[in-house]
Amino acid sequence: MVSVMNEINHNNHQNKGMTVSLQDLNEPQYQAVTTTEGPVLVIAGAGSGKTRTLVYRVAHLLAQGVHPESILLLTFTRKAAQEMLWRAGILLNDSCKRVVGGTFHGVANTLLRRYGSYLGFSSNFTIIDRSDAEGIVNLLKSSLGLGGKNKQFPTKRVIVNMISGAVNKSIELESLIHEQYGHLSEHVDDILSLRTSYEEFKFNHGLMDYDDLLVNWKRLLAEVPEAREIISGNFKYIMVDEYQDTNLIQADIIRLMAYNHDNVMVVGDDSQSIYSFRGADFYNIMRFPKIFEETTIVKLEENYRSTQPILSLTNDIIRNATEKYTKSLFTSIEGDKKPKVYGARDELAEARFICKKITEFYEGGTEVKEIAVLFRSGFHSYKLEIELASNGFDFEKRGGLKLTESAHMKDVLSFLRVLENPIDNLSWNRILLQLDKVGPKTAQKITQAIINAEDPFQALAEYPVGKAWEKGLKSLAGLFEDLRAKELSPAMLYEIVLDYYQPFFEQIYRDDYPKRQKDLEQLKAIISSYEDLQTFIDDTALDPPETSAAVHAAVEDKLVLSTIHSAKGLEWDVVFVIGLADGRFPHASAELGAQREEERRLLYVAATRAKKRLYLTYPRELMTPDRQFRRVGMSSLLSELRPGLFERIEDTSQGFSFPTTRPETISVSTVKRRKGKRLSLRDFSVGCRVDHPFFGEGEVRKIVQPSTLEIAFNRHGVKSLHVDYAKLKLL
DNA sequence: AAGTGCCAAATTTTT
DNA sequence: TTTGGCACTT
Repeated sequence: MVSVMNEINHNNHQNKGMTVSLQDLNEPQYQAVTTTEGPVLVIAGAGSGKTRTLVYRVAHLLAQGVHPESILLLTFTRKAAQEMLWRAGILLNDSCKRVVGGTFHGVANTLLRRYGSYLGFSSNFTIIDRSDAEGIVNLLKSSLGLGGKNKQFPTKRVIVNMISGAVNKSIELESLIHEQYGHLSEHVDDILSLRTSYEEFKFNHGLMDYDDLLVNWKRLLAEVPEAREIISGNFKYIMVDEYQDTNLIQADIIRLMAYNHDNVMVVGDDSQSIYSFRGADFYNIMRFPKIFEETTIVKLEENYRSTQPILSLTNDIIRNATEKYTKSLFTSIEGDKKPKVYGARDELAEARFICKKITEFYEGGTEVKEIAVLFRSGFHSYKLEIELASNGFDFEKRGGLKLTESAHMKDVLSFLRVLENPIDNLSWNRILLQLDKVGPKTAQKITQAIINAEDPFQALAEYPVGKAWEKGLKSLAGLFEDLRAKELSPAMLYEIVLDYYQPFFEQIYRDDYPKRQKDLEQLKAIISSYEDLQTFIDDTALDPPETSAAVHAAVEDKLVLSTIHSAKGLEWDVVFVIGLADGRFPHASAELGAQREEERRLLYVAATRAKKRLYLTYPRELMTPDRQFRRVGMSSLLSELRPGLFERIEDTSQGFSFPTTRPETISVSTVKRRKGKRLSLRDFSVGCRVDHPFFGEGEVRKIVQPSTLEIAFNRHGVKSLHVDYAKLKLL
């Protein structure tokens, strides 16, 4: 079973101790939770100790003599599972260590490896992530003659979103397209056939995506009575944290897992449902009492986290929700500091404000790890990151790219993946493309030969070589001979792979391979703790290790920068929510209806992370992707709030002369460009004539700081061009 | 067929 | 900052 137990002891330092004793079980609000028989639904607000009720329930069950291995704790993220069981460990000493816990996907993986043969598939599947899925779709797009010049056709990312969305919401892809992607209706047939090819591709190559894990888990329970008996018989008590984040399939799975005992306890808060893009549906909470008759509903309304002024504001955020089923939270925590709202002139001013405040808090005695900066999207913090770094602040960024999503990591993992699953087309392709003189065409041909052969590795060794790449293919075949020669530990295998890969690595990433080398070494450390290669591969797919910088940071007292999604379930003394500007938050394509409601809940989640102090900030001017500046207003989510609930801070960073000379961040690429006879903005003036290699002659109409020119071309109209990129000549 | 260099466009959130 | 497409060279 997914064993998070082993990791718990190593992670102690990360947790702030929750000191509880068994006597706490007698607190009235937990009585119902711990002593009720049958299904229990706990609806509770932010900071009310939801997870704690789960731990208490486990404690109670164990005290009653329930066998720990018959308790299954399902949580959303692996981190949450670790934290929960660690807490249980404090309460229960060692007996909890045999409680089974993990994520839905992790448990699905284990069960499918063990019982997948009931459904008629091999247990040798490889789990693919989003970018793999996008890769497959891209491949199929061109082979089906879609996309390309047809700019109207949706991108691979949109297609993967659609396919996955249809699965998660349990509706037909076709109706989903009409409902949510109306403008793509004319492509319905193409998209459907693309989906069919995608399913075939995965099936033929032993690949399974995240959705498949859940779908097949459900099928196993629903369609194979024998498997259902065994599996649900094993787990007599099922508990789910963050229930508002489950989708319909997961709700069905829970129903089936408990089909003969109904011992289910779920905990959730409908106001914190922020994963609907992945099919999560907070109606699951409302439906729960209907699915499980005789459900006991427990509401927890006391907040143990935040001060009253913060709570008043967060209550007001959710007050405006069009649909809510909630409770009004109260607290007895003292505090009189109202949340602050700050409108900065631009992103730089916003970043400087944050730096200044952090310094103040630090000097006032707040630990840096008790401060967090939260934002809607990963890239919203770029400016702040630069500013923090130049002021000498250390920080840890959460969310964004995972270690195993980087190209060099995928490269090395591919070798290990084909060892376990020799028909993994994607990985073979990746490996072969590294060879000199082998491109997409050749790689695809060789891959086909390999995966259709009886003995794939022999087929590789015997493949009729072309002169140009004979040497490369032979040495590759030699590598696999070494890898398969005898039983080797994952760590040994990895050593051999690295040895082979190193020269390719230095060639492919010659610009920055020293930086990437650290990642390869980090993986070495991780892999050496595994005895079994398959487990290692599964774990890296389901729970990618963090980048070396983040691992390093976790040990130290560091400021946290995080997307709101990754901050869920955590809390800090001081929280800054940045980028609360129109078009950013709510996200530009989510300004209406249900999507906007989700953005509101997202802000609610962000604001409720704060224990003592809360700052909400926004820039009045943003740089758009094409390097233009655009004035923006305060987020509509903020302007809806009752003014008395927060204080405004005036922008004091104003007041210097025009024209502004901004401190410029000089990247390697700009330095390179400067070396040439590249012109800079001050070489131009309004009205001067220029020549562009493609657009021809034109006249400068406007100069937009820091580096954009608006030029009216004789034949191509008005264009905005970046002075560093456009090859302009002065006439 | 494969590799290289250049330009312009895009950039949600995650198991 | 990264990526995809295109035109050009090997």
